[in-house]
Amino acid sequence: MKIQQQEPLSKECIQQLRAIKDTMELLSGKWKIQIIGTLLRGGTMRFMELKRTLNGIAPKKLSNDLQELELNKLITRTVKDTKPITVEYSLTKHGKTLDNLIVEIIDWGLNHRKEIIKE
Amino acid sequence: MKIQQQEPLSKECIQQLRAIKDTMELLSGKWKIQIIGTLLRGGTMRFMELKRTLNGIAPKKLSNDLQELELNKLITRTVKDTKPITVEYSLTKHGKTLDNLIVEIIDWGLNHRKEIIKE
DNA sequence: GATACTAATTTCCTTTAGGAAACTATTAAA
DNA sequence: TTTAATAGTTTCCTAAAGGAAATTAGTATC
Repeated sequence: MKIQQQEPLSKECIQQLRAIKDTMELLSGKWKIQIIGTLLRGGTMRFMELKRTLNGIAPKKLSNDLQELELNKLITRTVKDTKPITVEYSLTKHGKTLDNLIVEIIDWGLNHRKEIIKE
Repeated sequence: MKIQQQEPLSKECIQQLRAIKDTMELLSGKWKIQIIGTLLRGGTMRFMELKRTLNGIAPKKLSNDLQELELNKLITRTVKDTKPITVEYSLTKHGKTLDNLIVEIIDWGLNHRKEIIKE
């Protein structure tokens, strides 16, 4: 019987798997990419503006996702001294670097749909 | 008071949101990208080879994910008439088109980690 | 004084993802 | 005949994601 050796993964490979995990944890879920995409297109936006544009999101979810994106330095949150108070969200420079990736995700998805439907 | 009008999303925008959803549903989860990445690097592989390489995956999960990837025409499944039977999995031409996207996901993740750690 | 706007938070609930362990069925080697 | 390999399936369980509705709290308009 041939004993199957499990050769340990290279350091580089482990780093790459971690990079995939990092990216996917940030982008997974129903709303995160939509929030980023909306801010990419709309620039600076308020909480209620985002809520209206992201048709159907629950305020709890929007609040949670925004906090998580802020923690990861993808967006900034600014409280304005207006009455009633308004809070402005916009992408950081780092957040804007997701643009290319999102475009690739869209392109692949469009092509995939053609591929699945055709035969 | 200003009534906020909810202008309906353009047809193009709806298509793009659907494309994001399509791609992310395929790639989300703990194992799918790892399975695709493994097959990109390893070429044709058997069930147990995949299971051993994807250190820690439960056979149920591997089986389920492979079925889903096959349904979406990203991989092919071939039963070999050996004793005991072996089943070979490999990426389709369409499945291989995920290469660029995965590379982008890795690159962004590597850069993101630098960005978060630095300050 | 009642209602509505701002931006959330809290509570409760359902659905989905995924892991652990046992089991099926066939074949071959010790 | 016991053990181990092939490729799964089945059952049971926990944790996480996410939705619905109510609540908070300050301000402003009717």
